[in-house]
Amino acid sequence: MNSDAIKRFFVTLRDANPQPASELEYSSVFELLAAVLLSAQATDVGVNKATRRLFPVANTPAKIVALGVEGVEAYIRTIGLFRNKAKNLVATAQILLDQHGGQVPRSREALEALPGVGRKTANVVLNVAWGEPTCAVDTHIFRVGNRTGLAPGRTPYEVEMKLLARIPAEFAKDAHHWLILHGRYVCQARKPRCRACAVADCCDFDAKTDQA
DNA sequence: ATCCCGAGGG
DNA sequence: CCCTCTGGAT
Repeated sequence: MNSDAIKRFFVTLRDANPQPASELEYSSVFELLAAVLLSAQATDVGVNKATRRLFPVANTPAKIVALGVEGVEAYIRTIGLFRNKAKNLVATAQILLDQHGGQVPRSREALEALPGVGRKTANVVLNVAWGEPTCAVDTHIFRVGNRTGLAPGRTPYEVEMKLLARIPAEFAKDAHHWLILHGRYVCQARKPRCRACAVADCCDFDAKTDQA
């Protein structure tokens, strides 16, 4: 994809997604961190179901620690990887209390030091909570970056570096959400809906398998 | 490279 | 049945 196509790609995605936002439900930075931690290899719909049960009972580090691993598991059992996630969420909450005054830290280093929080989760918190121009490469963005030719790479980190270099500066804060929504609803993994795609004209993918 | 791991869709 | 879902730790 050349630079003209890249520009057109993002302008079109912007127009198609006037209200870019996460579809995870949260009402505080800690809830955001918890929801993103729970979202690994799980759908937003599934995570929201679990957090609607969990957050009314425990939505602060102190309450999560008090609930304990077994207690948290009881609320999130319907999500994949629930044992690891319950253990990580409780351990993360304990570290917030012990080392960060019960607050969610703002640096990448401190975020990635939390159990269950890697580069992708840290990027989401940095972007959504504090408006930093990060690009969290999840399964959707990895696929869209490669399939379209916008940011091909073997690893999420490679895709992220290319995106940071190619996303026009004025779109840096919102591009992450546009790409997620595009991947979720249009550039789908199994059956990409190329016929309904607004950016098909500047995409490298050969739409032989489109069945939309 | 492998494990974790349930719900939903095709 | 199979694949996919806002990954991270070992």
